[in-house]
Amino acid sequence: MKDNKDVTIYDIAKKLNLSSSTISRALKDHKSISEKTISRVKKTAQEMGYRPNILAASLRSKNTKTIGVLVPTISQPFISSLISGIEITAQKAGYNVIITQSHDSYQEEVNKTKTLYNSRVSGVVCSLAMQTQNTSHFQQFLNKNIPIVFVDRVPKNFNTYKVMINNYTAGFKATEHLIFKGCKRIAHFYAGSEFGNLYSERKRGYLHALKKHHLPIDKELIIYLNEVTYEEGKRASHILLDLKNPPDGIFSLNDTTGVAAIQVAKKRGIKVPQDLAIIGFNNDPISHIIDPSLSTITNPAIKMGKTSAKIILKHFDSTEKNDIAEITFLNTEVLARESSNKINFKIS
Amino acid sequence: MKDNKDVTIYDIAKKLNLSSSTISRALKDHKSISEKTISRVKKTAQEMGYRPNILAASLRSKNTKTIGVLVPTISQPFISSLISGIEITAQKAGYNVIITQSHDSYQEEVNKTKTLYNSRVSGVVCSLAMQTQNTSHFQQFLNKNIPIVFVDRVPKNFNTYKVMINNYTAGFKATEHLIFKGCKRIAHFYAGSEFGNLYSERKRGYLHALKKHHLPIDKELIIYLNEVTYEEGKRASHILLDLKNPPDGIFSLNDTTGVAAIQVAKKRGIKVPQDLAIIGFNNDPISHIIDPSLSTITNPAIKMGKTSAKIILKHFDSTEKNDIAEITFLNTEVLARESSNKINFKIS
DNA sequence: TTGTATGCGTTATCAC
DNA sequence: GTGATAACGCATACAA
Repeated sequence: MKDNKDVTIYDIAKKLNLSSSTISRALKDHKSISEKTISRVKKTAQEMGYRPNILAASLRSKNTKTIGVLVPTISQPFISSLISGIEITAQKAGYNVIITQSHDSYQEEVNKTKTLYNSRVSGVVCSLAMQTQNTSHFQQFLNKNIPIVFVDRVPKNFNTYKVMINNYTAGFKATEHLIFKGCKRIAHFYAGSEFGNLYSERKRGYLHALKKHHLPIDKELIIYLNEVTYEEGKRASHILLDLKNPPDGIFSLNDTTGVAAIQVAKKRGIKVPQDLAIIGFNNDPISHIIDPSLSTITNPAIKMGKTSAKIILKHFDSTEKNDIAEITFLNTEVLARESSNKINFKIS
Repeated sequence: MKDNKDVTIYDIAKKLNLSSSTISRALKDHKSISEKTISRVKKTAQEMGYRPNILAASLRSKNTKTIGVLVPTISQPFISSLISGIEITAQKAGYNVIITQSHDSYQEEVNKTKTLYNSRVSGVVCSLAMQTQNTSHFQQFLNKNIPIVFVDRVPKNFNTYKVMINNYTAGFKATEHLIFKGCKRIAHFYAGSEFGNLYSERKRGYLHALKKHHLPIDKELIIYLNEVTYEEGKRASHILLDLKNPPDGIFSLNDTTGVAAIQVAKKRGIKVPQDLAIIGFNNDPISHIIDPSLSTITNPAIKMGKTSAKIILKHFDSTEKNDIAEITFLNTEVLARESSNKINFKIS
C-alpha cells in the first residue's frame, strides 16, 4: 500500500553480489552472460518486484519505443479502425501509441507535430488535415531519421512512406459500376484541395470512366463540398435534384455524404436506385444500415493501420534507408448493394 | 539534413556564460531568476533550436505527463468519441495520451494494465472489458498513487474515481418512454455479468418501470446477449418475434442491437413503431440513419472523456487525496425518434 | 563471463 | 539572483 521505492538493477545486483551491468545484460538475455546467471537474475528480479524504468532506458538509448499518431479526428469509423490496427501491431512489438488530433486544421496539425517531435516518438503515422497545403512541418522528423508514414490522406510531394489505396482506380471502378448499372448522367461529390490528392484522384477516376464510356462530362454535376459532413452532403444533393436535368447516379466521395444523398432523395420522392443510383466510399457501418443499403468502396482501415505500423517497425530493423519513399497500395473492392441495384445491363 | 546532436541546456549555458541550473530555471520562469536573464535565455534557446528532453525531465522528476487509456475497442463510436474527449483535454494541459485496447478480454486487460504501469503513466482512464470479473490488476496504480478513472463500464467494488451516467435511471426512463407510448409488453436485451453493473443497472431500471406502471414482468421477454453485436441483436430479435405472444416494445441495451431489431422486424413484415416500438442506447450515428430512425438514450461520450481527463489533472493539483472515490454522474436524455412514435397517450 | 566507469539531459539541494 | 554538484536508472565501451 505504501509509496514504495522502485526496485532498480542496483538492488538486484546487491542482493546477488553481482554488478549492475551484469544484471542489465542478464535481463536482456545478453549472449555473454551464462545461462545460470540469467535465470538467477530473472528469478530474483521477479521476486523483488522489479520493473524496468523505460524512461531511464529511453534516455540512455535514445529510443522511446513509441509511435505517434496524428489524425484529423479520432471519432470517425475509418480513422478509429485505422488507429486500432496501429495499436494492435505496435503493442505486439512492445511499442506504445500516442494519439493526437488535428481536427482538420492546418495550424493544429503543425502544433501536434511539434508535440510528437518533442515527445521524441520513434516513428509517426499521419493522415493529413483537410486544410494542409504544405508539409514542411514534417521535415523535422526526417532530419532526425524518424520514419513517417502517411496513410490515406497523403501529401503529393513528400518523399517518405505512404500507405494508401489507389484512389484513382477506386474512383474509376465506382463510376464504372454505376455505368454498368445503366446510369447515363452521373454526378460526383468531391472536396479538398489539389494538394491532398485523395479526393481529386477519385474525381480523376470518375472523369476517366465517363470518358471511356463516352458519357458527356457535365460540370454542374460535379459538386464541391466545403466539408465532408452530412450537412454538406444534403446541401449538395439538393443542388443536384434541383437541376432541370438531374442526375440518375451519384458517386459520392464518402459514405456519410452518400447516405445524405439517399435520405434527401427519399424525402423528395425520388426512388433509389430506380431513379437515382448512389455509391459511396469507405464501407462505414451506416452504409449497410441505411435503407436502401448503400453500395460503396471498401477501404481497409485496420489493415492500413497494421501495415503502417509494420513499415515503421521494419524501418528500425533495416540499416539501409534507401527505400524510404516506398508506397504501399492496398486493395479496394466495389461492394454492390441496394442503392445501385438497377437493371444490370453490362456494356462490354 | 544531418543527424545533429540535440541542443541541451549546457549548450545554452556555455553560450551565455551562465550555469546550466540558471538555464533550467529560466526556461521554467522560476521566480528567483531576473526578468532580463529569462528573456535572454529563452531567446537564445529559440535561436539554437533547443527542445527540452522530456525523457530526462521525466526521469528526474518522476512524472511522465502521460495519461494511459484502456478501452475494449477503439473502433466504436462511443469509445472513439470518449478518447477524442480525453485527448482534447489532456493535450491542452500538456499531457500525452497512450491508448491500449483489451478487445473485451480479461487477460488482455490485465496485460495492458501492466503495459501502462511499466510505461509509468501519470494517470489512467479505463472502461472495463466485458469479461472482467475482478479488478485486482488495477490495484498497482493505487499503490503508487496513480489516479485511475473508470468510465462508462465501471467496476462495482473498487474505490476510485468514476465517471458514468446513471444507468438505472436511464433504463427506467427508456422503458417508461415506451410505456407512455402505449406499449404493454416490453422486451429487453441485456448482457454482461453482474460485476460490470452497467447493463444490469439498465435492466434494473427497466424492471422498476414495469413495476411502477403495473405491467407484468415476463421472463421470456428478457433476452441475454452473449456479445453486444449486431448478429446477437438479430438472434435475440428473432427469438422475441417467434414467441406466441410477442412484445409490442423493445428496450435494447445499445443502438447496434436496437438497429438489428428494427431490421429483423421490417424483414418479417412487422411495423415499427405501430406493432413494435423500439428504443436503443448511446445515440450512435446509425441510430438516426436507420429507417425508421431509432429512439435512443443519449450517452455523452466526449464529455465523459473530457471529464475523466479533468479529474486526473485535478488530482495532480490537489494534495489531499481523500475524495478519491468520487463518482461523477453525467446527464442523459431520451431522444424520441420514429421507432417509438406510436400514439402518444400519457399515463399520469 | 563479469566488473568498472561514464554519460544520457534534466531537476533539486545546497551553497554563495 | 546565480552556481556547483549530485542524483534519476539504465546501457555500453572498455577492462579484467
